[in-house]
Amino acid sequence: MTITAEQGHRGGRPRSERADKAIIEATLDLLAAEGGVDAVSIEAVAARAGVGKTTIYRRWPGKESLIVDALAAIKAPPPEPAGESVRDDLIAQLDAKRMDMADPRIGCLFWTVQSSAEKYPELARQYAERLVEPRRDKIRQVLRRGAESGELRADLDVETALMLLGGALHNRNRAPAENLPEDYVARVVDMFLLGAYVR
Amino acid sequence: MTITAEQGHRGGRPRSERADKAIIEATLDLLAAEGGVDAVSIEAVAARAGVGKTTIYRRWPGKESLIVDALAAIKAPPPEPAGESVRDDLIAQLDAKRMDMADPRIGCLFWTVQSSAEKYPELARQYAERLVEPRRDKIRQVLRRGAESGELRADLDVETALMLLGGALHNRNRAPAENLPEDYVARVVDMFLLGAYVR
Amino acid sequence: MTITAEQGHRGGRPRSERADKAIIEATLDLLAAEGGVDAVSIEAVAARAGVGKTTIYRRWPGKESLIVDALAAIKAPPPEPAGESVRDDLIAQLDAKRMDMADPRIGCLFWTVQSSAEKYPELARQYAERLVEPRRDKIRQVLRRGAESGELRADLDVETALMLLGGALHNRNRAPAENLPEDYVARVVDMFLLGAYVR
Amino acid sequence: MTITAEQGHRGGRPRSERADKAIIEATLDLLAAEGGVDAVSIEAVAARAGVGKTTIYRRWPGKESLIVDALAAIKAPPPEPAGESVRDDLIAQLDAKRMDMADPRIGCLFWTVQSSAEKYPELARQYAERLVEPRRDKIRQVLRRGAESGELRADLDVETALMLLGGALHNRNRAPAENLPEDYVARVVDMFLLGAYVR
DNA sequence: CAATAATCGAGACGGTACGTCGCGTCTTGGG
DNA sequence: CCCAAGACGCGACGTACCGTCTCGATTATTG
Repeated sequence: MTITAEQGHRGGRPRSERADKAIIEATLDLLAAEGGVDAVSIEAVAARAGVGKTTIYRRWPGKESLIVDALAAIKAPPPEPAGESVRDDLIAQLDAKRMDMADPRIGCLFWTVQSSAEKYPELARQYAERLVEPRRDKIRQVLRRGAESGELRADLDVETALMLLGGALHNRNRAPAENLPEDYVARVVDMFLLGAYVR
Repeated sequence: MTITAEQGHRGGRPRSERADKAIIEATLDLLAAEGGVDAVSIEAVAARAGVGKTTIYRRWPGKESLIVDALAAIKAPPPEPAGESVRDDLIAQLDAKRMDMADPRIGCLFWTVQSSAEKYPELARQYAERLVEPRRDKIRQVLRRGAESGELRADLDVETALMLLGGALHNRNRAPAENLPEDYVARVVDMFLLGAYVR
Repeated sequence: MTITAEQGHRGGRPRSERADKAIIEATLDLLAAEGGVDAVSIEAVAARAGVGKTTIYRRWPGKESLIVDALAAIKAPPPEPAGESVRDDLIAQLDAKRMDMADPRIGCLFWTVQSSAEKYPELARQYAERLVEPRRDKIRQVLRRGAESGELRADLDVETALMLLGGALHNRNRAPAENLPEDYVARVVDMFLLGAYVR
Repeated sequence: MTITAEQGHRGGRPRSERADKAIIEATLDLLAAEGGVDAVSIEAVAARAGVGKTTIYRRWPGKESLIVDALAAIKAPPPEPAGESVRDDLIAQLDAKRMDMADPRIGCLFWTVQSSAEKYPELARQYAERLVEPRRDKIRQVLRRGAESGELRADLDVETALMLLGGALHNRNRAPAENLPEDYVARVVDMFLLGAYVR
């Protein structure tokens, strides 16, 4: 996402870590403040971080990738599955996701990234790789373990299951502020496990 | 979304239909062209439509609502459910949606609207109400009919089912260009119907 | 020099005279203030005039031409030759020039324009045409009248004479602040009239 | 103008002569290339010379003095007066100057220096002292010898004469590219020698 | 011969100003 | 009352250089 050179530099003054941190900090501050993503302008970030605009552009190609990096810096790691019950583990994973999406600083980011995917495919790719996929992997783990232990059907199509479960949290049809009820995740997981057909 | 007065006007020159059409046309052209949503600026639309900016602002409050109206003008209406098999009807509905999402002019719009929902909640509301909800209603119909006819369990939670089914098409984790396979919808519907637990 | 359209405008809002004046005023203020030509940045002018940068760029292509226009607005018109004595008239004309060159707001302009002539030839042309040539014309008048009246030699090469007289005031070899003595102009004119050869 | 230490250094690595030359070369190249004085930025010089910016700033305080030094490196020394005829000697001296002014690399420099005199008085002083005054001294020599030999009037005001003669070559009123005709210098000298009054 | 000390190239730093774009509003003359 | 044209103040964009400041790597001269 970032352009920051991580290979050892050959010559010249090395990049300032202080600047790195100040920029990320300033970005998060602006993101949190009234105004949201729109309040994050490179000029504002530079001013608040006490940094030249150049210093930002040297590291990131634009505000989108800057924001994603800033988010990556604060997003909590996904919970570790306990491994006792597939149902409990799925609920735990999805609930963590539900809470992320409810945080205006984090939730809105997902949509932003998706909407600009056409313009900045690399950004979307990095976002998926660094923030989305690790969480999806946890769910894959749970599903595979369930299929192996006999709790779930053995021929379960894990990827399709992932789409059903994950999508249920994206499928907004109201303003983001309208949060999902607490028992929503449990209902989703149960319907997924039992199916719609009569048994 | 549009502000267009539909009540009979009392005095003065009536609004030009030519302008109306030219503006929508220009918007769709820009939307289709390389650059996507970002290429749609009011100035560009006005120039391409051969219209004053005022003429646009007289009808729409900003570019977001203009875009939504433009989309509404081309999005095909959802198919009518045949009513024979729940499975077939669901597949038909979801496939229509899958094809919409694959159209770059339409698919990207969904993400754009969501991402700007924080800034323009009214836009997101209108988008949901005019474009999303009618399609969701068709699926609700199918599910209710299934529950009544005994094909689905009688106590089916329709809204939760809607989230599972609809979300599976939003749950992108790659670039939008990467289209979903043709049998994807069928697999989703089957998993939804049968559930993950062993039967 | 300016780009201001002076032909009747066909459509659209006409250019604001208030803005015109405010911009010129601000330019002159900055020019007069500590810092001189260097303190005149488009941004500073816009800020002080309470005007958008765009409004300036709509009228002038850059700061050089803006400055020249500002100067033209304050430079006093050259004195009218009395017509009694060639010597007196020449002294009057050159003294006006000497006093212009001594004014830091005006004098430095001449050098600025010349130095940027390579980059902005049109600017230099306009400066010469609008500010320099009218004053040179007055001197031409005096010289021609002198040649006709028999006070000067009949075959006088007016253009060469102009170069000798005018140049004597440009031929700086110290800082501009070091002003020329009051009787300098008289000495120049006398040497020009009498020549260097023994008579 | 340069800051180059010429006293024997006590310790440490000596300054690289290669760098010295490369910098001057690069400066002249940029000066000669399309764009003129404006194209000479320290960054561009450093890049073209394959040198760090520090290496330039260690030797010169800014781009103005660098340019003057670069010019000094190529400006031909003034011709030695033959001493036979005042008229011929003056023509020789002024013609050398005329040819200098016609060279775009050298001529434009004069104007640049004058125009930035307000901001960098030291630059103007050095330019005058090192490049202008030696040439003016040659003309002083010629004039004094003429006054002593009786060819010119004994009470000739040498400094005023210098202004008349020298200024005639500066008194541009068109673009610098418009060169002066070849016989121009002769006409100036003759008018200076004979005067404008009828004899 | 090692220590010292100044220089080298490279390039990042905080800044200022640039000239452009698009926003949403305002203001013309003319249907 | 609408239309097109286009100017208005504004805010952000991304770029170019400024002059300063580190870096690690070379050189010469000195103790």
